[in-house]
Amino acid sequence: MIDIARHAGVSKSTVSLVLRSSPLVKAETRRLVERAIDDLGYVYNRGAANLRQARSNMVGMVINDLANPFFAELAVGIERVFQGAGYVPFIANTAENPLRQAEVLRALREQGVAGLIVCPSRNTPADAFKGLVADGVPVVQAMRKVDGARAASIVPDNRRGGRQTTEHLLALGHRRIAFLGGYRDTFAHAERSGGYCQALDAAGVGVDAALIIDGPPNRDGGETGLARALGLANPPTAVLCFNDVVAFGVLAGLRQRGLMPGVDFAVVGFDDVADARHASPPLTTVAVDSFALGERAAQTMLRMVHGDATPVEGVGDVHLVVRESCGAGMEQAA
Amino acid sequence: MIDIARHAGVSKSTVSLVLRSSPLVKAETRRLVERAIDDLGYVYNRGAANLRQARSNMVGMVINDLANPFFAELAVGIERVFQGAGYVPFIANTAENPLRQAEVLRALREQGVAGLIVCPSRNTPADAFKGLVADGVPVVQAMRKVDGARAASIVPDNRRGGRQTTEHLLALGHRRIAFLGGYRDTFAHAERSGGYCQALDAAGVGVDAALIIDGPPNRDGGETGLARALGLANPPTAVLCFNDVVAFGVLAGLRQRGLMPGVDFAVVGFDDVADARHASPPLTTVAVDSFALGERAAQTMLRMVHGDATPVEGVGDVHLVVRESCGAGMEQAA
DNA sequence: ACTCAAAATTGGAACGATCCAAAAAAGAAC
DNA sequence: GTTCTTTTTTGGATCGTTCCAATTTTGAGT
Repeated sequence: MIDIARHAGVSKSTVSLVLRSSPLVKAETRRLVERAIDDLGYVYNRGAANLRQARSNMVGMVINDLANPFFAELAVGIERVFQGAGYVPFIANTAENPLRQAEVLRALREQGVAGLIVCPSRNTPADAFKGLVADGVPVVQAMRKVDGARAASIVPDNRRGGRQTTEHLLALGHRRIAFLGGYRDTFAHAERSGGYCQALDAAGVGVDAALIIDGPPNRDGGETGLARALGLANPPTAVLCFNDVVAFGVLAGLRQRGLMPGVDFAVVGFDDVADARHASPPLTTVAVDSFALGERAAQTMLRMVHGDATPVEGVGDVHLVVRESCGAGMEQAA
Repeated sequence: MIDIARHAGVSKSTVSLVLRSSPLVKAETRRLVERAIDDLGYVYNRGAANLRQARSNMVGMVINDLANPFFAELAVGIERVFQGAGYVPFIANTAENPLRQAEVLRALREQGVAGLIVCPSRNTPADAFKGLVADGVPVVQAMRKVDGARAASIVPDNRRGGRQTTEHLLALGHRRIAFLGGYRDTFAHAERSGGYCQALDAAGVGVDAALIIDGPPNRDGGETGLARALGLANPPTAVLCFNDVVAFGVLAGLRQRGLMPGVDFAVVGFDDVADARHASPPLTTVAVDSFALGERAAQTMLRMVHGDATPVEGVGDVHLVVRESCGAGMEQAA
C-alpha cells in the first residue's frame, strides 16, 4: 500500500480512503491512486483490514448436507441475496457431523466472518453457537433449529405441512399411513411427524407406532424403510416421506416390486425440490419454497449485521402440491 | 493473547508457540497456557497470523454450478481429502457467471487462501488466474480447463467417453445419433462432441451438423433439445447427452410423448451421477468417478502447496456403464 | 561448585490495513 | 490580502499475530 502511495505521490492514508471509496478524496486524486493500483497489481489484504475494523465482507453458510438437492437450492437462494448486498458468501459442508461442524464454525470465526447462516447438523449441542453469539456475530439458523440455542431461526412450518399431507391422504380414503425416513432425534422429524400424528388423531384414526419408521434422510432410507413397511403384518397403503429424496427412494422401491406408485400405493414427499415434478409419477409433496426461505434467512442476517438485535423466529409458509404420486382418484384402494 | 499470557504468567511469545503447537515449549507450560485459553474463551485471529506468515489453512473451491448434482458430488469428494490434511475448504458458487467468478476469486485472494480448486465458469478469460498464479497461489482446474491458462488441471477423458458411447450406440445398430445439450463454447462440449464425431467418422457414418443441438446443460436443455431433434425431417433414433441432467430431461420428454426410453428410443448420459442408476429406466452413461477426480485434484493442490511446481495435466479414466436406457437388445429399432 | 551446551522463554520489531487528531490546501467573505 | 470555513490530506499509533535475536533456565559433565 505504501508502494502505491509513493507511486501516486500521496500518503498511505489517502490510499486507504480510496480503497474504501470514501467521499473525502478529490476525484482527481482518486483517479491517480486507482491507476497506481492496477499498474502495480495490488491486492487488498482483508485480514489486515479486519484487524482494526471488525467489519468483514465474508459471510458463511454452514450446510449439513450439500448432496441433498434441497440444501443446494437453499444455498443458491441465499447466495443471490448476499451478492447484491456486497457480501461474499462461502459455503461449508458439515455432512451431518457435529464435530466437523464445530471445526467449520471455529474456522469461520477465526477468519472473522460478518455473519453466519447455519443449517445445523444432527446432534448439534445447544451451546454450539454460544461463542459466536457472545462475540456479536449474527447467527441465523435455517430449516432446522437447535433447542436451547439463542440464535435467530427461519424454518418452514413443518408441523402444518405434515398435517396437511396427512389430511389429504385421509381424504383420499387411506387409513394405514406410514411416516418414512429421517432421524427421530432431529428437529424436522419431530415437527413433521408431529403434524402427521395430530392429523391422525383429529380424524380419530389413531397413531400406530410401528408405522413411524425412521432411517437416513436419503434415497436408501426410502428404499429400506419401504421394505420394512411392506413387511409389516398390517402394511400401509400410503406413505408420507420425511423428504423428497426419501420419497424418490420409495418410488424406486415400489417399482422394483412391480407396484405402481399413485395407483397401487400413495406416496407423498416433503420439500418440493426441483426434481419432484419430474419424477415418475410426478411427486405430490409439500412446497417449502427454499428460495424464499433462503432469502428470508439472508435478509434476517443482514438486518442483524446492521445492528437490529431483535431475535427473530420466522416460520415460512408451506403448501401442499398435489401431483400424481398420491393417486388422487384411487379412493377404492383403501 | 496478551491477556492469556498474563493469566498464565508467561509471555505472549510463549502463548504463540503453544498455539502453533511448537515442540519448543515444556509440557507443563503448555498445559498452563491451554487452561488459560479456554478459561478466557480466546479465539485465534487467523487474519493477524496471516499477516506475518502467508500460510493460511483455508482452501477455496470455486464451482460453476452447485445445482448440478455432479458438481456437488465432486465438492464432497474434494472436501474429504482436505479435512484429513488440516485444511478447511470453503465452497463458492459462480453460477456460470464469469463476472461473479472474478469477484469470488478476488475475495478468496484477499482472504489469503492457501490454494484453489476451480471448475471454471463458461467464458472464463484466459488470464482469470494470472494474478493468483503470479502470487504463488496453487490453482488446480477441475473438470474443465481454460485454454491459455497456466494452471494445473484434472479433467476426465471426455473425448474417450464421447467416442465409447457413440461406438456403443453404433454397435446397437443406430445410424442417426444426436448429440444433445451443453454449450458449444465450453471445453467439455468440444471434447465430448469431438469424441462423438470421431466415432461416427471412423464408422463411416458421417456427422450431420443438424444433429448436434446445443442448449443449457440442465433438464430444460434436454427437453427442448429433444423437441428440436424429433422435429427434424430425418429424426434421430438415439441421443448422446452432454451430461446426465440433460439426459434426465430427455427421459421425461420422451415419456410425455408416449415414447419408452430404451425401447422406442436410446438415451445415453455422461457423468454417472448418483441418480443415474435410479432413473427409470436406469440410465446408460459414462462414469467419470467424480470422487476420484476430486480426490486427485485436491492431492495435486496439496502437492503444489508443499512446493512441487511441476505443472500437472491429469486426465481421469472413464468407462461406459451400460444400463437400460440405451436399449441394449433393441437392434431392430434402427 | 563451575563450565558449557541444550532447552525454554522472552521483548521488540515487523506484517498491512484503519483510525484519529492535526495540518495543509482551497474557497468564501470581507 | 486577511480571516475564517470547509474540504482534503497526512503522520503516527494501533489491531493480533509471528519472527528474530537475545536472554534465562535447566541439566549434564567434570
